[in-house]
Parts: sequence; C-alpha cells; structure tokens
Amino acid sequence: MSAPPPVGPAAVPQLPVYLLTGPTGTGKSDWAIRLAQVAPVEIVSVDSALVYRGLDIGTAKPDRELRTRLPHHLIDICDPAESYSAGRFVADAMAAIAAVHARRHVPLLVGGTMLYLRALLKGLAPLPQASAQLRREIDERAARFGWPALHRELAGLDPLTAARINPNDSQRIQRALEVCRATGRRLSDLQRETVSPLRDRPLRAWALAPRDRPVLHQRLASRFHAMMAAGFLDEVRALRRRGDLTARHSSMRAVGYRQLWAHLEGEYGLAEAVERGIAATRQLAKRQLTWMRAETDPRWLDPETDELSWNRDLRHELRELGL
RNA sequence: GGCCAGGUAGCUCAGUUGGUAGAGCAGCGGACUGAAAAUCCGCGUGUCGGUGGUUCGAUUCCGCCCCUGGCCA
Repeated sequence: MSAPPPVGPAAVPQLPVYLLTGPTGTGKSDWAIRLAQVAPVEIVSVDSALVYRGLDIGTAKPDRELRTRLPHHLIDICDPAESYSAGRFVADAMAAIAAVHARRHVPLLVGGTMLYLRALLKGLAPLPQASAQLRREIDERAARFGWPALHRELAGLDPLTAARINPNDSQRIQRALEVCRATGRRLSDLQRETVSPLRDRPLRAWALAPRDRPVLHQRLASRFHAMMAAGFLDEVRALRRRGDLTARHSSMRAVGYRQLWAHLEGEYGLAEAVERGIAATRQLAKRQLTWMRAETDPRWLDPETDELSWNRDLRHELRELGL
C-alpha cells in the first residue's frame, strides 16, 4: 500500500531554489547576471554588505542601471546607520523566494555571507532581536570587569553555551547574555527549536572558487586596486560626511570601509590602508572557504573554465521544468 | 675610495654573556544561531648575508668579501 498523495499546498510541485556561492571576488555576480539575462531566474543576494545603501564601490555592487533591467533582491534595503541581521535576512529572503516562485521563476541565491545562508537553509532559533539597551549595559560591565568575567557569569546561566564559547569572544558572550536576559531562557534551550524555513524545497548548490589560493589572492588585490581607482575613498568620505555614522556601525566595519575609515581618521597612511584592506579581503575569503568546506555540499566550479557548461546545463534544466 | 650603522621568518624588528632563535603583522587551519565583510581559537613557516678562522660547539667572537643606508672625500 503506497502512501496517499499529499493534499493542500504541499501537493503543488515545489519549484527549486538555486544557490551560487563562493568566496569574495570570484565572479559569482557576473555568472548570475549572465544567466538571468537568458533564463527565468531572479537573483536573490545573500550578502551582508550589499544590503546597505551607499556602499557601492567597496562592495562591488551591480550598478543601478543593471539592476533596473534585471531583478535583484535584497540589495540596498537598509540604511548604513541601521544594523541588518541574519534574522531580517531570513524573513526577507523567504519573502523574495515566495515572490519569485509566484512568478514561475526560479530564485538564484548569490552570495557568500555564510551565516545568512546557513540561517536560511538550516534555520534560526526563535530568538529575540538585538536590544541596543541590553548590549550597552553588557558593554559597560565588560569594560569594567572584562569579557572573561562575563563568560563566567554566562557559565552560571547557560553552561552549555558558555562551554562552547571562548572567554574572549565578546560578541557571542554578549549575545548569549542578551538572550538570557531578554527571554529568561537559555540560548542552548532555544536553539533546540531551530527549524529550517526552506525545509524540503529542492535546492541545487554550486560554489565558485579558483583552484589555487595565489590565483584568488591576485584577483582580490587587483580588484581592490580597481575599487580605489573607481573612487572608493571618495565613497567612504561621503559616508563620513553624513555625520551619523561611526567606525562602530556594522556597515562601516565591512572590509575596505573599515580600513579607509581608519585612514581618514589619521590612523595610518593610504598605502597602508590599501594593504590592510587587501589583507582583510583575503582573510574574509579564507573564512568563507572554511564555511563552504564544512557546511554546504556544493558542486565546485572553476571561475576560469566552467561558466559556459554551468549556464547551458541550467537553461536546459529550467526548460525541463517547463519554465 | 675612507669612516659609521645595519644585513635574523613573506614584512618590520627583538635576541642569543658561544649550546642551531621569537614577537607583531602577513600566511595557513578551525569555530560560528538576529553585528557575520563580524567575533574568536590554534599553528612559527628560518642556510640568523657569504666565506675562512678561533672553539668540543659560531647565528653570536675575529679576519676578509658581498649588499643596503648615512656621513666624509
């Protein structure tokens, strides 16, 4: 006896979700744009810096003209004075995916913010959003007693979480204490309630990465220099002139922005800022690769050689789906 | 050409009263649940400029040579 066919919304065949990830600077966006020009896919950005308006050159954001011609989701949706978050991303991405599917298009997730990706694919626990007031209080106590002291405090409240967080990991200690304080419950308990929002949606994943690291490093350095030539420093100057942004805003902690900001504050010369910015880009790419090795199980593609077959295979697959 | 200072990790430098060396940055590996382009953890990767001498033993002391910078010619 076979199982009865499903009824209700689940009976509608689920359209797939495509994912193109990879470390920064490997050409993901270019591949996605060229596919979107010839296939019924819409780009959904998975990028914690592209969400900010006014961060254009340093984030290698696709230009406005291109974005009016081709649908891009989750770009320029947040003011740099605000803090975007993984929680907002999951809600925004689910809404975007539903809208794209409603048009009988396939969403193509493009980006390398791996926490956002993981939150979308594997889910997020029902946790409270950040509280500026609680964080301020915790920061003040950390300044007086040090993070290891707050880590010991956390060990009393939530031993499981404390055990997996390093006593110097200010950000995670702060978040865990914030969750305890705001909900009266332990982060480790709340995390058991994690549910994947994408659950059984068919997902196809690819990752773009050069075969060897020196090639990637070379690309990242020349891209940074190209950004400088394109007016990156003026962009940061303009952001500073707003007057309401500081080096502590998460938008201004982004790679490149942080170093150019520090240069404009007089902390070091421009040449050093550029070198530090390039190094920070390399470090970002390395962390992204660590995530990709551990978390996702993508098909790895080479930026130099694999685009044509990837593009052709996907168009074929979309035709098979009747799209 | 003479005098002086220096040559130690990819870079900037510390150090060894003679027992083959260590910091920061860079790099590599890892963790990651509403700041994540963030935050944090681990790992030293080396003809100690070359060569000859003294010595049980030289990166360290001595001689010569090479290179870099400065001053004097």
